[in-house]
Amino acid sequence: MIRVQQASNSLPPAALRLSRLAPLSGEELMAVVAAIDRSSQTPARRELLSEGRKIAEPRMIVSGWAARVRLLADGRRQLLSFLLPGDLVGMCRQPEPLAVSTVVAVTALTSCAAPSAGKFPQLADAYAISEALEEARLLSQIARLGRMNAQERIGDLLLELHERLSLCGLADETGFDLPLTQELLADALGLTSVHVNRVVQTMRRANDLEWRGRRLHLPNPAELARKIGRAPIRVTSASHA
Amino acid sequence: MIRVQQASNSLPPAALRLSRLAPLSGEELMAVVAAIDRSSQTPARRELLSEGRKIAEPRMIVSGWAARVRLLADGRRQLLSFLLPGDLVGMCRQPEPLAVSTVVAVTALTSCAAPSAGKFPQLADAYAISEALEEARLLSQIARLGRMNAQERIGDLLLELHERLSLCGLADETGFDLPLTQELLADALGLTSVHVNRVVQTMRRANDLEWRGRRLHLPNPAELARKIGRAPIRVTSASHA
DNA sequence: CGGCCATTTGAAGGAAGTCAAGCGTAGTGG
DNA sequence: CCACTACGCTTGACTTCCTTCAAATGGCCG
Repeated sequence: MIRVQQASNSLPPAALRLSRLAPLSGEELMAVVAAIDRSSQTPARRELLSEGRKIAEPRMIVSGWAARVRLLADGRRQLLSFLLPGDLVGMCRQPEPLAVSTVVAVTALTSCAAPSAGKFPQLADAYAISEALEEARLLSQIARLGRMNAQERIGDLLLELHERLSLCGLADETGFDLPLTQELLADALGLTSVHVNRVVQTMRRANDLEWRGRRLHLPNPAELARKIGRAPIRVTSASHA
Repeated sequence: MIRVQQASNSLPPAALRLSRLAPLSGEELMAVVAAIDRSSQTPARRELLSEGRKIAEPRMIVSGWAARVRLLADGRRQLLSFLLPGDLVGMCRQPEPLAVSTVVAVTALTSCAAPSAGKFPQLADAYAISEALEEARLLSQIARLGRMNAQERIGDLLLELHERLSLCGLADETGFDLPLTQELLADALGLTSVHVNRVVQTMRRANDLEWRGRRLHLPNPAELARKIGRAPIRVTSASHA
């Protein structure tokens, strides 16, 4: 047991996340780690996928943040979701798939070809669970934008990011590295950066969060979750997920 | 050619839609029609799926409208998407799947077990394309709620519904049967029914739409789409979709 | 030091929400 | 057949949340 945890802790975040979604065999884990070893780099702001264009190959985020984006005709921008280490980009089952959204690197990014799950049943499960989680997050995003006020939106999204980063070992109990500007956060939450700024300051004064530079500190995530009425996401009844 | 169209026109809407997503073989079409023949009824307002509970079996809407719903802790309600004839409910690939959202019947509903695509490659394609379209619509819904004003939201959603119903033969060039109250529309659009009412009236005065009882009439869908900057959704480069 | 970018602050305006009442219509039951 | 009810639509007055525009501040890096 102890040895397993030590092994887990030495895994790259993306592999750690997959193995937590579905327990991977040694062989599968090796395939994942091998894929990660053949990663490539993408500078910040570069597009990984372009809406309406063909998808070349499914990839996995290894490190850094990306975001799915929609642009309206007049330039308004909406971030649809954030993609974190272990998340998949461009996974589709239909023939000749077109990207349904642009994907851009938010930070400098490392990504790799998503290892094929053809011969790996547990990995296929992990992919399926990962996709179900992504869908659940899109639904949460809809409820967030449709029915929450600015303070709830900000708290809810930060808690979601905290949960997700915890799953790949990139967050501690009370905080994580948040490489976003207030403007990007506003574009994700359907707000203006000016209003995000004001509300964040209110939340700072209420001691709901500290956020200086790239470090976000949540003094009491459970209390914040209670305050804004957030429930975590589940997509399987299996205990490990 | 004429005979094919006649055959298409005699198909039930749900089967027509699937066959338009991917051209089904005669055998596949028969399996779909057979499944539709074993439909069951659900009264309006009844839940088909309950968030967080196990999914029994993937089903397909045969007739009537359903909606995916999220409820916030304090009773606020957000409709996530509408499910129309030919749409799938509870399609998942992971083991022990839990519903990520409640699904309720908006109208009295007919649904059937989704025919297994195991031996039917074209049907599997149709399912894959259907899921990709559903994801694309969720993304559109996010952009709608995040970055559009009330008038754009209403117009955009009505145009989406028009396109979708056209695909299963349930709309004509300039309108369709809209079995929603202004309150339901408001819950889908992140607005209040009072505000939906006011905006619908200004749109009526601008001759953007007529809506009396259950009949929605769009005098000029293309012009409305241009006015609000809407582009239709595509997920394959194949010409038939 | 200077330039750039993100954050912060202020003042004013507008889009949408809230509360409450009135209206129309379809269905129901005496 | 007509009151009675229920539900959805409509309207008005007022409030709130968020945006807009503009300018100032602060940190970081060349």
